[in-house]
Amino acid sequence: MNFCKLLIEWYLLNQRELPWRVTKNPYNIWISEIMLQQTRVAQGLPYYLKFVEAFPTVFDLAKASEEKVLKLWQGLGYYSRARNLHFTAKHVAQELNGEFPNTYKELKKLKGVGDYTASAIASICFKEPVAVVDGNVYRVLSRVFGIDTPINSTEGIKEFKILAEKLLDKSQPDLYNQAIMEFGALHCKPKSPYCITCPFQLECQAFQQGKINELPVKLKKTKVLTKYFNYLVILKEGKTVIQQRKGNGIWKNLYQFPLLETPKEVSEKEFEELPEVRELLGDNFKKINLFNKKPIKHVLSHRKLMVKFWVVTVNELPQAVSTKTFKVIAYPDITLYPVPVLIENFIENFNFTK
DNA sequence: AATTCGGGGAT
DNA sequence: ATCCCAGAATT
Repeated sequence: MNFCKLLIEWYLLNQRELPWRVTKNPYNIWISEIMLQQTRVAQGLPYYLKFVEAFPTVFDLAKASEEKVLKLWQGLGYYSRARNLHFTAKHVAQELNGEFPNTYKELKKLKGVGDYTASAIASICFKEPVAVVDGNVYRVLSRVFGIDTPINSTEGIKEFKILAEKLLDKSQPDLYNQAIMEFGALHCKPKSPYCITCPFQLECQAFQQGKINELPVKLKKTKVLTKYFNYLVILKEGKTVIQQRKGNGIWKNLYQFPLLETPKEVSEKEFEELPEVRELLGDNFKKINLFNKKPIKHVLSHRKLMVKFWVVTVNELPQAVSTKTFKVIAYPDITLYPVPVLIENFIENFNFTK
């Protein structure tokens, strides 16, 4: 069968109209590819539009502050993508005279650009015959060719890459790569794929063997760890304190209220007695008000956070404790800082007055 | 080779 | 609840 001919035929009839499909500018393609890593088109689309409006060229992105970049990225998740995006923009602007590399090999050297993204940019922008292998490609190929090698195993990654390279239409890799991904996203979906109208129905191994729901095979992921977060919302005359998350871990370089992590959930009585709370507030307050009686459950891919917000009015705002330093800000100015969705949700629910 | 990075939509 | 999304970097 002529796999890529059918695929491209399908694509030309069924593709979505998307803003990054009307350009071959590597800057735009790069932005879109980074944003769409592990992210649905519907979720990434508004961010792409905001970004290219705020930063029309790589030079605009390069001269922005990381805080502004993270603020525009807020809510999209996997924030290392935004930090790497900013780093690479500065590199391209300053070291490469604003011009993106035009080969897979050189593109892959850019921070945040891996095998998939380098292949996508090289093929779409420069028609280099390199095959993309994303979640869609794994699904389509595993089903059509009946491959049950786990897609996240070392052998699977190698096997699917080789097959993808073999199938690639080397005269129009840009069309082919986008076609197979779009086909996976719209037609050969994870659940309830449209096998009835599928152009590959006759030769699809999964369909012929009734294994549509068994493919692709993926090794089990690690279980989620539960953590208990206590945020102190410290107020004085319309001001509060926030801190920037440092080191490696979730939400690096984003802002939050002073955080106390505890081994388990703490009650209102226990909280005031915690040494860390005493260190932070001293005898500087009358009463700590628990904002949410039930902990807010905030679920990440590999972590479950049980979160309580504690609101307290003080006589003096703490500037620092031991290793942590705080930033004193007017409370309404908190909207200027990049924060995790968890904090953003609190800000929207917390009716700040006086 | 396994783990760590977010958030949301579909089922 | 569970799975997965135009994956990459780190351990």
